[in-house]
Amino acid sequence: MASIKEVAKLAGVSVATVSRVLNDKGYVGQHTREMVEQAIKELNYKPNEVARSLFKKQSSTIGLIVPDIMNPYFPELARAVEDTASKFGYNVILCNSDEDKVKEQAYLDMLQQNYVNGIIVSSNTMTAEQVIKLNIPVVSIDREISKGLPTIVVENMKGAHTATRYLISKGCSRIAHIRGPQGVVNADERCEGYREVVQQESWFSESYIVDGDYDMESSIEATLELLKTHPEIDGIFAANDIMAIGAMKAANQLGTKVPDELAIVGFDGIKLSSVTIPELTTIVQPIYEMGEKATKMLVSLMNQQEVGQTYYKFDVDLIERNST
Amino acid sequence: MASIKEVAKLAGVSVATVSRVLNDKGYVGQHTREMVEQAIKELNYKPNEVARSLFKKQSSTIGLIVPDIMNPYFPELARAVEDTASKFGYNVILCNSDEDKVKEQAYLDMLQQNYVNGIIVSSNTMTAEQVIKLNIPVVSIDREISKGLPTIVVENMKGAHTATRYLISKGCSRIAHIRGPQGVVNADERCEGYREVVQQESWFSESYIVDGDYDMESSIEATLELLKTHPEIDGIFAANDIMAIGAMKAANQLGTKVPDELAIVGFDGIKLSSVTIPELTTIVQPIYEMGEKATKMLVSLMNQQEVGQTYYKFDVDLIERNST
DNA sequence: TTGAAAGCGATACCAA
DNA sequence: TTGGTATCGCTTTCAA
Repeated sequence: MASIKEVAKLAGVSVATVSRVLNDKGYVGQHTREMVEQAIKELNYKPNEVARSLFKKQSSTIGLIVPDIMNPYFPELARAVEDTASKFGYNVILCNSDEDKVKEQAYLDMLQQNYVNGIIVSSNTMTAEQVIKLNIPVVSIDREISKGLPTIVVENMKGAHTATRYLISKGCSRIAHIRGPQGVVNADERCEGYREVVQQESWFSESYIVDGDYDMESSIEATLELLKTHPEIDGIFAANDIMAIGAMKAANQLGTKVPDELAIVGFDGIKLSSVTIPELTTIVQPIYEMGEKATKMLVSLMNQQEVGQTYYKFDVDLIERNST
Repeated sequence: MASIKEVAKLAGVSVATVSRVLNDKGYVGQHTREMVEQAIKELNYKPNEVARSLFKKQSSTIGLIVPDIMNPYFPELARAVEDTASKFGYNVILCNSDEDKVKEQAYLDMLQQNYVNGIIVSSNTMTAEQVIKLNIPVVSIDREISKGLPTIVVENMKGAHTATRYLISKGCSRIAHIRGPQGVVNADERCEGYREVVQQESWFSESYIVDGDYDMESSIEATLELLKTHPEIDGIFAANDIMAIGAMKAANQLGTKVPDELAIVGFDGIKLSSVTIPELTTIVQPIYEMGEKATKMLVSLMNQQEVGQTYYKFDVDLIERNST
């Protein structure tokens, strides 16, 4: 790879001048500029980003920390982030944290050492202190780290209300909830939303809420158990789509017909939800849009531009399909 | 962030000495070492990776170029690559090429300018020339760029044989194939494998092979059309899982029972395939393992170590589930 | 066993 | 309008 020096030599000018035409900054004579551009073309010169980064203390790279890219929620998010970052001239370093505090901190250190300009993170375990110490713009997505930090989330409560009320409107009279992990904010909120709707129903009991782990296995088990102890259940609101699919599988195992005998609603609106048979009714999050917004916000933050709002709560929509 | 200079000053030594203890290279007195380590701890010093990269002309980063991380095949691959890279101390920059030659070249340039140590790429459009010009180790995965370049692929033909023969063994007597895009090597191979098995069957006709685009939409349409013109079909081998699921949906639309009236086999073994109802019988690729192998191979290549084999053709397995 | 200094490849200030 | 040069933070030779 040719360096700026070689370009300068070939063009018969100083490196300072080459740098000026490169960055279109400062005065450069018309003729000189042409000479330089010619040399650049001739050598197929591309500026060395590492050297640039060292000087600028910025690497035109952002970090994306997700629990696990294999979790179907995140590929769409990652795609949105990468698309948007790319549009603004940034690269993205992908990090899978497994929600592990040690790994997370290691990734943060690594990103900092690599002069990333900013970080987008989805994590339950990260603390405000960790983030602030970095001294790098960070946008939190899907899960809120701390009030005051830039955050993109969705209307979890409202979505849960919608889902639950919808099941009622569909004629369900015994509605259970498979919740996400205790302590995970969005799981707690979705559960709370469900609870608010069914609380004063005469039939409601705490045993209508069962624990899942946001994955299919846990949900299948939970549903099997649930339907055994409460055969009267005719509606399930699962806290995410994977668990809703798990519930469908469990129902299928038991020979319970979906949606005729049991209606199921999920949450997230991942691509997967439209792939099942029957297709899943779900509360969709605008995942791509959220990733896009997070990245745009991060870019503004990185450029020290005025960023009006730093907290966005995106609306969610009920998509009615065949599981209800 | 503290720099090596500050550490040197605090420890009362030169930066050269600090560098020596950092890299555990060259002579350092026991006492001196302790002083330096103390200073490092005190300042919570972390070496600046960008400066290191500039000097070394290596950035301990690898690039991963995939068509689209939202395509369900790639999250697992990406996870494998990131896990393995991380284990060896490398970061991964994620690139979505959309199989677009212009984007691909732009990413290659970017990666080169960022001094990545190596690249893992899945692409149909990339040429050997592009790769060689980079002068950076590149491993191609899932799709072969050119003989001679490090490559990880699977037994596409064999998998197609297995799938087709299996359908026959299940009693299917009219087996169709929904193929992937023309010109894409693995699609061509899978189609060829199918053809070899059914070619001399008296019932076989070219119209049993229909074009799909490796996505669900195209497959639904293709299957609808197929089943209309050939209602006698009782088995379908789809060239990937997404299309197999599309076929299931089409069958469902037409009221055709899977697997009773129509058996369906997919290819790839993505996580999705075990989520459908009925679960999909498919030819599984060891995706994670392939990503791991690709990364390990790349690491060896980057370290200029002896790499015996640079071409791996992974075996595939039939997983029998409920769609057949 | 240690330190001084020359790079790595850019940018940007200050002079000319 | 241009060039010389210090600088970013590190590694590595060469001398001491």
